[in-house]
Amino acid sequence: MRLIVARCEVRYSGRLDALLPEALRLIMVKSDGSVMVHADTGGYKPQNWMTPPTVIEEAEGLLVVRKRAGATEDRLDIRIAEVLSDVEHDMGEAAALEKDGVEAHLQELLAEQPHWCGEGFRLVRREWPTDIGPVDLMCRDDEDGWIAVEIKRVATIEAVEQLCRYLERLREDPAMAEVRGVLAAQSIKPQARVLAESRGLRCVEVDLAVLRGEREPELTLFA
Amino acid sequence: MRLIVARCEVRYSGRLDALLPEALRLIMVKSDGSVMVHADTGGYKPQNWMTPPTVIEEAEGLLVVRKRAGATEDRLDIRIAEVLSDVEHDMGEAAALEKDGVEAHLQELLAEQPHWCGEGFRLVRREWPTDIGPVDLMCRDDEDGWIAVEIKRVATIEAVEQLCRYLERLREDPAMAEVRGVLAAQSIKPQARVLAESRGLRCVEVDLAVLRGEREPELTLFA
DNA sequence: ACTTAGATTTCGCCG
DNA sequence: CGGCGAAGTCTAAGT
Repeated sequence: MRLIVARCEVRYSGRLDALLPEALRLIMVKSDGSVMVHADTGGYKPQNWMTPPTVIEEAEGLLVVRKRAGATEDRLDIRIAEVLSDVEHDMGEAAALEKDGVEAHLQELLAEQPHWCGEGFRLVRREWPTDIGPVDLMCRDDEDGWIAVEIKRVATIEAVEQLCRYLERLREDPAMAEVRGVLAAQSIKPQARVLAESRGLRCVEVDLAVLRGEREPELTLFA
Repeated sequence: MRLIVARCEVRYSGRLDALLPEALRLIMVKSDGSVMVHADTGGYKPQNWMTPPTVIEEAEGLLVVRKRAGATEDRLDIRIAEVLSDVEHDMGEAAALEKDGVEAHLQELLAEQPHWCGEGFRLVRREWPTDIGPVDLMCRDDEDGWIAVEIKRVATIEAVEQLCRYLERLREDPAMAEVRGVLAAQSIKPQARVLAESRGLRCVEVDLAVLRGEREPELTLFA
């Protein structure tokens, strides 16, 4: 990884055109071809960047980063006026991140314990295929009725639309004409809840700690 | 901005839990409190990070970054095993980015020249408020019929859903019972076009250069 | 190569 | 501060 601290002007052209006037910034060049230009403020995002694959050319006081992006070309022109520091570090392979708590994990837990989506539910299969994409969980209740479950970490209005598209498609099959929909999420936005209920979907907020058996369910859930 | 190149182990807990095993990485600490942990590969994204506002504590071989996030606390624990480099750079204010070509700009241009959305259209107002969000442009045609215009840089199936939600809501008002919908975008995905037309929406692809008067419209548009 | 859906999305606006 | 929509979103997975 190469770290350049320099006074520079940056010009991006591609999906839009942008110009960074000359100022002190950090230019980070990763060995995978990523280039990022960071200011000392502005949080998480680089002021300008290019993702791999890239072609990097270096000339006198000039760094040009290019990318083939279909018909047009994405291009980053970094004009370096003054270099304060320019160092290279060999970092080798950094072990990958282990995550826990993302949607996939939530789906696993709910697949094992579908009763949290509705009393008496049993799992038929995960990732039930439809021609517009897979339904997260397909279940049946104790009267053999079908239920499609859409799982989100945070459910927005878009999740409701998605589930409705699945239901519309599933109901074209006479055997599933009565399939119901359940939206299960760690958190459900108010607007999403309103829209979901106006469309006859059930909403369930689930707690990861409870699913893992680390915490007792709150009694208020059943009030 | 402080740049630390170090062998370190990073643990994040908050919205999820994640562990980065010990390896060589760059730790970037911005003066606004942002902290990012980058590997030499993995492109644009840090392997781990925290956005401001943060509280940073430093002890012997340990960097703890905290954030109040509602009820719970987000926390980044960086255990530093070996420091290869640790430098601080004062960068002052890096002038802000100037952008051109985003949706807001497209909306401006179409607001000035609504006829590109449909012949005889005149603008009534931008950001027409509804209780599920603002309609980008509200226009009337030469017979005083209402038209809601949704503007996107790239129109997907979601843009169609969004416009349909607005229309559904607007039509609850008898005065707008006949409001039509137009989807205007620099580029419209094939699936979005099919869905839009099946729902009676008009699709218009607009060219930024033409809107700016930098280029003549292609005659094929009127073929 | 293109499309779809998720993300610790981040970021900005507006209530 | 919370909700919602845009982003040069980025990224991974599937087709």
